[in-house]
Amino acid sequence: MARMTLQDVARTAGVSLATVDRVLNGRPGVNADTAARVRAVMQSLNYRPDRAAMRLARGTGHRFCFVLPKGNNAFMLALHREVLDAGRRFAADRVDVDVLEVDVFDGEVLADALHLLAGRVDGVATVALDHPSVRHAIDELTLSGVSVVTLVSDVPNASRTHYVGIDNVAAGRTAGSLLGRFVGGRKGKVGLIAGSLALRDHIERQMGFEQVLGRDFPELDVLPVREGRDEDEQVERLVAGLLSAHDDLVGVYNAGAGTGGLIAALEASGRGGEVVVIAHELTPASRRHLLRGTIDAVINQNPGHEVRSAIRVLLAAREGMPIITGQEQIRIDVFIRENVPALADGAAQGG
Amino acid sequence: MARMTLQDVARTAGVSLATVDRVLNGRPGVNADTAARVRAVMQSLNYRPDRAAMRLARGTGHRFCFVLPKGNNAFMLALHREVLDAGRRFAADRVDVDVLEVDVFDGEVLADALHLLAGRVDGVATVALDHPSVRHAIDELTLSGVSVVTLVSDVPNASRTHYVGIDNVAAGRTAGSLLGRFVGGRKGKVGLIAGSLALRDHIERQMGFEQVLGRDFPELDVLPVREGRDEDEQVERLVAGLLSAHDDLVGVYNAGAGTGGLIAALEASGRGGEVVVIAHELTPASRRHLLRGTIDAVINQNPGHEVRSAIRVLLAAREGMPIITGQEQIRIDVFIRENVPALADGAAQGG
DNA sequence: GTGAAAGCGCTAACAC
DNA sequence: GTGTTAGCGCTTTCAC
Repeated sequence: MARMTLQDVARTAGVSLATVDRVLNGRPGVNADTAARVRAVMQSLNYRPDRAAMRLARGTGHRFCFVLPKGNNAFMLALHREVLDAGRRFAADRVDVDVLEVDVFDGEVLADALHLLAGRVDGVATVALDHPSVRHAIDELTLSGVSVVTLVSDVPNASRTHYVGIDNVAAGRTAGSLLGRFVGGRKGKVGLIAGSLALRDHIERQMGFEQVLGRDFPELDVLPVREGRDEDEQVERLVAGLLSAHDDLVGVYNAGAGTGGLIAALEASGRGGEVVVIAHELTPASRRHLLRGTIDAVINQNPGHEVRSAIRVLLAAREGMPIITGQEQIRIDVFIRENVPALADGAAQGG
Repeated sequence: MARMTLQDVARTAGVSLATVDRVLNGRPGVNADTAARVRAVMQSLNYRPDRAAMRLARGTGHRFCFVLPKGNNAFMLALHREVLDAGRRFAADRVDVDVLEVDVFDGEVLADALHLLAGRVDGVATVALDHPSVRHAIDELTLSGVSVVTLVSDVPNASRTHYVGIDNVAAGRTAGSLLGRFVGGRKGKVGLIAGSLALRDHIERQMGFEQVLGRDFPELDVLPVREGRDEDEQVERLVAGLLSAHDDLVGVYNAGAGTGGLIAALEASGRGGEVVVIAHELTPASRRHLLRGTIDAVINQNPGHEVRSAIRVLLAAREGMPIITGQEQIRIDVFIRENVPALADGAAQGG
């Protein structure tokens, strides 16, 4: 049983190749009866389109652009690396991938950057601030025919095709539950650090975290959230403050970046052993401290998976193909010392 | 800057298409100097092969076969479903995927099945027993030009192209560490159930588990491993036995399937609240009990990811392409109540 | 409404 | 050693 081609369908349906193609791609200009007949033949011959032939004939490539935050946050750098890497791989499939670095914390700047992309690319993946101008820019991009996906942090009311990232409320809840259980029944205070309360992701993590601690661990007292601005120095200062103000501090959850500062403050205080630490994102630093025992658990989202997923989703949108829901669902990874993945040998890490 | 084609390379190098093709694919019959010149031109023109054109011209499809265990183990059924689903998707890329169900616990039967596949398919992915006949069958398949990957459970000394699955020792260690921490300092006995000690995966999990408990949780006593044969009834009987023999049972780790039986025994005893339960694989049943609190954590490997990874690895082997190491690394998922993924709407789940 | 025909970028015979 | 050429299965003008 060889593969059926459009030729086979055309021949058995008694029409020309062009007609079958029109039917296949839902283009107008075909008599309803003819179309029905052709469809029937496709069914009975079990015809499956050949993607390689389709791409070759269409000849059209895709230009995608990733809009990422400027700065040297380890996770964002990893995302950037993954984009470059994925770009290299997808080149063989005629997709060109670019990166644009902007200050995503400034809604107007981000919105301007997005506007500029209209007409220059076919798809955009952006780590976006949930801000009126940004929402508007996304809607306009979509209207102008560009496919848009949000990455890592969502903009729920914008007309994006898809959100590629984890459920951050659930991530916060996961952190809360692990912290509560790891504290092991002791009573005391728990510190909560976010990067910035401008991006949705950190707010959502905070919500989830407080929700679980309030519900399941009444013996723990969550201190008011502090903004660490994703910077080591700032986080270090905050944690040092918490440690000196509360000698019953039994846990700290860093919902943002800057975990290096958290560790530094803890080590300086000599109280590392008694404080349970939950952080986000597997970076060289967090990995090291996880193995060493300074960090108890890392909640992670896989940057490689996110980038490839964004590209696949954009491609599917462009080629009118369905996506594999399961494959595009980004999981909330929980890493403890025992299951940290081995360092991948190249730049790429994750699945 | 438009895409460069082989034509462009040929023209600027002053040779014919065929010569450039020979260089590109490392085929013999080209003067070393000519080859060098062609390669230089490719570089300078930044030539990137077009995969669609290549596939179309080669015209050759791929036939892959998944050899899976017979039976109604929920995880294996999920794997099976994922293979069918992936087969549907990959059809557009000219790959045909079949499933062969055999009794993998019988080395001779499995070896015979593998032998039969020689010449009939281009690639095989198998959940394999580590047994001399199986090892030999894999080696022969490889010699006959079939690409082979092991799936879920490895056969380390066979000439397989790749192992697609998790590090089971690490999975066992992860289970041990979580169980130990969740028990929260109480003293007592811990039950350990494996499915069968014939497949490597369960033995490896046992090793990892015992290693961590022995090292990090000396207050816990691991009882001798029992074989639950991956069946609910058998596991239920074993756990009921453990419960009645040890009233200081504080935890149970089921390294195999049959978790339904574990739960049943626990519920019948009325001691569910005091026993920490760690199980493997996210199934409808384990998911339900995780949410309900009967199971404390599930260690999971993503069947959808494993199947797609196996196909990608086999495809890469056939087409002489490199694989993305990070993407093909199967992670050890840790799921607690707070981060269980939402049920995917189709058959497919996982990324 | 429908069909004929010229490619898309590469591969593989076969000829020189 | 190297070049010519006829496709692979589809899309897309353009003609009828």
